[in-house]
Amino acid sequence: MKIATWNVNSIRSRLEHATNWLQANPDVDLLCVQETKVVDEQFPLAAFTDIDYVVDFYGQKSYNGVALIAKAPLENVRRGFAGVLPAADVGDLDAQKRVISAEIQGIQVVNVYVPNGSAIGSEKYEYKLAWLKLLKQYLTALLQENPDLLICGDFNIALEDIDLHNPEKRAKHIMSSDVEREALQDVLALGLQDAFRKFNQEPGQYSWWDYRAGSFPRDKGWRIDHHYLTPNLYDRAVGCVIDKAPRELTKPSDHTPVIVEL
Amino acid sequence: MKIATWNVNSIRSRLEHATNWLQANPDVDLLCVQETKVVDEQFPLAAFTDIDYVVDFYGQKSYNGVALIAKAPLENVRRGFAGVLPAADVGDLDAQKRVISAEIQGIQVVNVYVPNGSAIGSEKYEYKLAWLKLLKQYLTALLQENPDLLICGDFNIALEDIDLHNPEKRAKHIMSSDVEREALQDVLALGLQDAFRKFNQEPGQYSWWDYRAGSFPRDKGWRIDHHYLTPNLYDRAVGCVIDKAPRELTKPSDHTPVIVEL
DNA sequence: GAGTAGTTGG
DNA sequence: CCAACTACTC
Repeated sequence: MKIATWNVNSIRSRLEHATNWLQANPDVDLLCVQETKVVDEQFPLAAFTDIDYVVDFYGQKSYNGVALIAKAPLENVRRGFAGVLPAADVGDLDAQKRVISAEIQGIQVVNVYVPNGSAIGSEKYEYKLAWLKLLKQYLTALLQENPDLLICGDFNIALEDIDLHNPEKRAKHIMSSDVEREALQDVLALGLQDAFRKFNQEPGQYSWWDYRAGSFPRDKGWRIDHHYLTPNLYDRAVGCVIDKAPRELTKPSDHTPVIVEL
Repeated sequence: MKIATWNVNSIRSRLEHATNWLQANPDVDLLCVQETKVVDEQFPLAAFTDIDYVVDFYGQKSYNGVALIAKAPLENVRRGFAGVLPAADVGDLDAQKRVISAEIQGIQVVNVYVPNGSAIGSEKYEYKLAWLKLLKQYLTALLQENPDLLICGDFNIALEDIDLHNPEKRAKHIMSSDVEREALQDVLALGLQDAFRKFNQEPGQYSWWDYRAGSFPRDKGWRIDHHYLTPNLYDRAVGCVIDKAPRELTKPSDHTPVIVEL
């Protein structure tokens, strides 16, 4: 089974790219997308049902938004933290639509769009840290139901220095500060391992390149889109690759897909 | 010699359409464009020089803007009314960039983007009428230098009932009210005749279709883009046609080119 | 640099 | 409907 993650930076702007990619990759069973930037009523559903995919979405106007695009119906689809966690714990952290989960072939899949955090120490940075804390609580609850869990998405965090092109500046940069890394490590301490690094220990492996300053042609990227797996699944994993091709197209997303095979 | 007029509704948005059209119509010596919507420093000049055209432009940010795109350098290029008319007469009517003129093969060519006028009786409607009054003064001055004059462009006026699809509503509609028609007739009284009607007396000949309400597929158009000629040139004219093809393209201008042959 | 939204203008 | 602008976010 193949599961992919792709921050599309607007599902409407990237509709052709997304459907073309699915058709070029017919062995992908589930594509988890982030930053759909559209309310559910306006999600471009027909483009996917026309090519025989089913879609579950959880979106909002302009910002954020996640969706699951699959070859067959998914089970137990849950939108946001509510429904899994008590409302008192969730607070207003569901106001931004950043998490959707479902089960596929007995595996619990969680698709996340972790907050960017803007700048270290900012109000958005604190939001990012609070969101990750709640994510850990959410995963803890799901793991009690199903020990085989895969969480993928845009984490907006490069965990290791080999995951970014300019590690010398990493301590003061959003997405690579110690506090963010520790917050993510705290989530992963539930027993989650990075699928990509099971197969590839090389630096220079990126999933996101800023639109600005010719980052892509200069390959000044970051690996911030991940698949993390519980032990059983990590053992089962047979491959994990970054597909740079969609980032080469005209009017691309700034992210490119990452695909894990189980 | 062939001279064309085309309101491109943003030269930057229509750059491909414009260069493709020039290459598909290599016998057009001069293309007069309107609504370039760009300041001169940002005019996409290279796209035209690369295919061996010379360009003179007179533009502003967001609105209006006119340009002359020619196979060979033009003579005596004049931007705006100033330089031809006394500043006291021009007032602030050059603040909007709507007129550029030049000489080609001994012919005085004037390229205009007449104000739309918004709604009958509005402030913009009064501006349109004042602008047309000044245009007459401008043409009077140019005619003293050269009796062979061609004025073309987007006039935002349909002079006769056969020039619009819904003449029954024409009296209360901007672009076809009596006052506007009289204002334009007063300009034409200098001795200018409509090149298109020398060759074609049929109704249903349009150069503009509103983007809204499916006007183009329903052919609910207006003929508001014209070539007016002084007597010598009118006698010399051998044809005048509307080329609907560019309006069929994806992301078209709402106007399509009109070409006169002399 | 590239999305979305809202506004103005046609 | 389409294009420009401003303001916002990433």
